Amino acid sequence: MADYPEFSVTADLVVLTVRDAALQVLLVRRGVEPYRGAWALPGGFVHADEDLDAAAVRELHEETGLTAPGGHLEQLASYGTPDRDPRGRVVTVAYLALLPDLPTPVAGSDAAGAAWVTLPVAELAFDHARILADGVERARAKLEYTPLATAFCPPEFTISELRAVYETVWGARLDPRNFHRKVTSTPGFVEPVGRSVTAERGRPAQLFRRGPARVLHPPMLRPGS
Amino acid sequence: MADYPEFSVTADLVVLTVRDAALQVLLVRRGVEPYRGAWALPGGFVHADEDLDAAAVRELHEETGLTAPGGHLEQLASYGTPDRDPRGRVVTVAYLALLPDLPTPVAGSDAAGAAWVTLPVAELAFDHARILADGVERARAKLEYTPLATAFCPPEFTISELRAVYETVWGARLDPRNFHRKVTSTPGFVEPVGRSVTAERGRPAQLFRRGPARVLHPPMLRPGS
DNA sequence: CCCTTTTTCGTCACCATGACGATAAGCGCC
DNA sequence: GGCGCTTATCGTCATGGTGACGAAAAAGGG
Repeated sequence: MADYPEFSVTADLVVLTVRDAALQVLLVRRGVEPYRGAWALPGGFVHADEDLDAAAVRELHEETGLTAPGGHLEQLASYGTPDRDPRGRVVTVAYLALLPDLPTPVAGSDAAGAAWVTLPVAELAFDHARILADGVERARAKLEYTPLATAFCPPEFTISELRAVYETVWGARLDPRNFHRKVTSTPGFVEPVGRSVTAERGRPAQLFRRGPARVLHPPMLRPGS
Repeated sequence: MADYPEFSVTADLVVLTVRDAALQVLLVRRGVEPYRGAWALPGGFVHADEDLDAAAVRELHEETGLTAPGGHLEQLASYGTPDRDPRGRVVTVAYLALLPDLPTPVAGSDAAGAAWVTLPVAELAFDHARILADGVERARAKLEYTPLATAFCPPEFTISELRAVYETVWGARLDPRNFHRKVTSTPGFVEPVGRSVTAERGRPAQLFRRGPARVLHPPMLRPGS
């Protein structure tokens, strides 16, 4: 019947963050063939005695220097078209990471030149454009029915910061008053910290931290649907 | 740095159907070690020059003898814990298939004894219990915001049959009147065929076919949430 | 013809939501 | 200090989706 071919398995990462009112993705410049010099998703081969999730966490740490405290990491999908890598048969298990806008530079990184790139991205190596598109769509969808937008925020944040995340990821404007009511009335979404901070302008805003909810009831639906 | 170990890659299937008012999964009895004689998900190794999706379609055809017309097939997740298969390093790309209750027997199948088993299932080989649980949860969630319940139905069906699918997969009773209003008022969910059929008892019911919608607006939410 | 069953249509109260007004509370400036 | 600007936060109101339930329609069986 079938032959049992040998595969290489990589764990690649779609690392998203919100910086400067823009959705950005962490990319690396490839230093070796194929696609030398092109942008690519960070990632690498899964080690011999390593779990897939562990490989993703390791790659994330190697590329960003962080263990993503407060961030989010989940499996996205797997890609294994026979000719997707000219070096041979490679199956990539893609992961989606959502991180807050960290003041930490990408320096100390393993890759030769990692950088945050604002979406949309022009061209990527391999089938990474497709993987990136799938990751972005997953993130957009998950903001609707999970509190995952808080993964883009620091441990303590204001409702306005949270709204800016939604507006950036969805590319749509949300009414500040209705958004405030919705977030504070959804059980377990956010919890008040008790303190307030004053931004550059306007009335001081109350600080919140992430709540215990894992899903939003009812969901936060995208406008125009 | 890293070594580049060799992996075997399999495509395993969580094939679900609704039969006899029960949610059932297609399982095979393993004829070889390891886990000889135990129930397992159908599946097999991905061929040398074969896409992952193509391998899933091929395995589905080999096990059920069908190309799943009107059914649904999507990638579920990948599993690659180092010790999940005692024969070596195996990564499984799991797929979820939703099929109507076909009068076709599983005969002519590749596996030694494939059968429909009513959930919940006692014990499975490898980590297939985990994969099955993930597949069932995915199916339950997708019924909420997609018209995928029609994948469990024949090409033409009544609202009651569709409701029976929801009730079986969710394990909850739904009000027939509200369900009827919801389904027929959601744009693109179902389309009237124009004919009616009379069941064993009661007033004849109108026949419907699947509509063009790919998502449900608004979603059909599970009770008790 | 009456009873049972299932389908299908209506009614009503309630809740979440979108659109928007109004107030509160900071800052900079004259 | 007073004024204007900006942002945060609270309220109001109409609308639409939903759960609970009544009621009529349309079959079959005694």
